[in-house]
Amino acid sequence: MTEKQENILRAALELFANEGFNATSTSKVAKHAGVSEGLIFRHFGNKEGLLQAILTEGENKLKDLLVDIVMESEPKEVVRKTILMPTRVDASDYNFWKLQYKLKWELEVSNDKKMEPLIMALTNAFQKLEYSDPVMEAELLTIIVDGIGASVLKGSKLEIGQMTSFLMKKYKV
Amino acid sequence: MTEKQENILRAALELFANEGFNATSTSKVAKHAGVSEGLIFRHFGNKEGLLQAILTEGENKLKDLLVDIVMESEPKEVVRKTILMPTRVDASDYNFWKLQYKLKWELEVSNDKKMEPLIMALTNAFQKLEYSDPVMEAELLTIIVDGIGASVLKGSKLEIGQMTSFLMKKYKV
DNA sequence: ATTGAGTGAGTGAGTAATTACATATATTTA
DNA sequence: TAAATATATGTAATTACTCACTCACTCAAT
Repeated sequence: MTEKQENILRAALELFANEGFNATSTSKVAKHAGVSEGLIFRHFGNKEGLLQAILTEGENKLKDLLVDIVMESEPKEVVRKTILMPTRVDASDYNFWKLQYKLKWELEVSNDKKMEPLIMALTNAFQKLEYSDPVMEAELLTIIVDGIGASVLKGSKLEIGQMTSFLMKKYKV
Repeated sequence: MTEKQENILRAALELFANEGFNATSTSKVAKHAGVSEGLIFRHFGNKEGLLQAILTEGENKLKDLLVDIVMESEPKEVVRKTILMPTRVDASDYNFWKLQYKLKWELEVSNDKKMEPLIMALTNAFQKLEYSDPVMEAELLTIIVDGIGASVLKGSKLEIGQMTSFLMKKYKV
């Protein structure tokens, strides 16, 4: 991966995440990356291929967050770590996560399947903690965490630290 | 409002909601509405004006949902009605709501301000119900309801009826 | 006669993508 | 080692096409 390729990916990520995929032209990406437009197509085939390269590169970021939770055996810790997920997102990865949320609505590309292990782990944890409806509890908590993540990325006034500690108290973890 | 104007608005709403604002061309809207492209600009000035016309027309739909909750004096009813909000969305309004969610990410147009009366009402209700942190409780419930709404519109496998009755049991309302 | 709704070909500015061409870096050959 | 060849990396100009928007025009109802 040459330096120019990295420049292209970095520029594309920033523009796609902040202006949107459709609203960002390849010429804009090229200018932003300090590179000729043709180079984008040489390396990534087409605009869609450029997006895919960004997505697969960032896929591990999601996996890294999830594996730590799914591998946890202590049920209370599973819940606690899930609640804390939004706080563990590195600021340098903001653009990647923003892009994920944007694409869910712009191209109807979701990663529900990648979240399934988390839901399974949560269901299991709530069962061990003897909640009466573990399946719904797991579903609910993922909705909450997803919503908090969205708030953070949209720069909402919601104080994330306050909300997470409030949740940990509520779930007694 | 002539029939052709209504046709334009209806076509634009459907296309903007399902394909996205940027991804929908004005010529596509015109074709879909059975109207010349020029007519769109005569009536709505520009593409942005067309979007605004749709948004202001639909603004009352949100107001109608909220006023019923905010005017409620019984605290348990406030919580109950909030939880039931996603189920009360008429199927004929799906496109409008989908557009709302899409625009939040595509154009960073949010209606946080319009939700504030709901948050106030919820805070007040949780206070009367003697929850220890009514502000956070209100914030949390709006996040949950927002997330459930999003799931419904995205056609997720989440069973909305199950989730709402689960929540009503959880909140004892 | 005037007005306002409605038309559709036309406009320049972009759009994604391709092209022909240039340079740098290996790899092979003499 | 040095020259010759091949391959990867890059560019600028150009392609065919789409975009939001305009404009001169028609037509029906006052």
